[in-house]
Amino acid sequence: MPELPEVEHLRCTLAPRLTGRVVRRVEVRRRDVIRSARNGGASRIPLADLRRGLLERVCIERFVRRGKQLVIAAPSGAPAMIVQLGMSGQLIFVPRETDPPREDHIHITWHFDDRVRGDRLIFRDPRRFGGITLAESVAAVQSRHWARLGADALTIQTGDVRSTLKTTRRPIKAALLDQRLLAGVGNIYADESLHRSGLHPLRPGCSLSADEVRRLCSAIRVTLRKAIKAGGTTLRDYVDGNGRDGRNRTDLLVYARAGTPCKGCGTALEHLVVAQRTTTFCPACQPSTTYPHLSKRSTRTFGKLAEREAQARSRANRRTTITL
DNA sequence: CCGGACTCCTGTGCGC
DNA sequence: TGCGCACAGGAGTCCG
Repeated sequence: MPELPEVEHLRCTLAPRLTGRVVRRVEVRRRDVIRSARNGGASRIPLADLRRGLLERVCIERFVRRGKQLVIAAPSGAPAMIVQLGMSGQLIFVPRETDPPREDHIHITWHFDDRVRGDRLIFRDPRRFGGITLAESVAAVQSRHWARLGADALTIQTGDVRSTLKTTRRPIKAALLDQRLLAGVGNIYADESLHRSGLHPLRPGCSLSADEVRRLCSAIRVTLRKAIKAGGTTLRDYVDGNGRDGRNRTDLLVYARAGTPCKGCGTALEHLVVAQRTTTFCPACQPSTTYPHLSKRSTRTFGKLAEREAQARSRANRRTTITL
């Protein structure tokens, strides 16, 4: 599922191909994947505004990413569009005289030549959790749309995370998935980062020591950088701007590996359900019971943790039992 | 205010 | 072989 590394790699593969190119024509097959800041809905945007918002007759100049969101924009003052890939979204550059890898679920096509099979960019999204939001400018995106997003996870500093975690009792896994606290981490890299930092996913955010927050931040940055270097993680749908799969899947430490041995210690990986997300971790490398740094005041939190773990485990087991 | 639950959607893989 | 169902999850919304 596209998270920060996938979107960053997508940006890097699209920018050299599209920067400086003029969109000749936009073809919209499904209007409901387009959202507008002005009316929220978007199905009622006048067609002319829609085409303008999608950069028709405009030169593409900038690719800006924050968290999992990618902005494709014209020179300053002109429109900008925010692309969100959701679960299964793809942006693929299709060179002239070639066909897209698949023809189904293509919702929008940007044509860069007048000919039908010229250079083009397609937005494909079978599950339609993704979409495109129209904005007036990059400045408007940054001041309005991104105002509620947390710091970009690739460059987070310990201080950013410490201040946001300090006040929350939510499980650390749930907090990492909240884009208002930290932008860019999704289910895959949350699990990977927690394993890399040796933290149990159900630990309350406020129970982390300063040193643990430091470890977590470092783990997030390392995890994301390695994934970007590998071109992202492809589980099923993700492809980059050239239609290529990411190569990070074989490097995953825990995600989608429940029941198999931990690459660090050999213990069988376990799974829980946290914040409605399957969560895989190593019970040995990410212990839930030993918190030497905690004061007596925090022991109440421990009781809560044990209770939560029992609930999360029963939720996971229920899932398993049903499928068996 | 906070945190958890629910919702949208479709391809895949499983059991029967 | 085919039907039906559970499952995957980003992000907005709703509710206790």
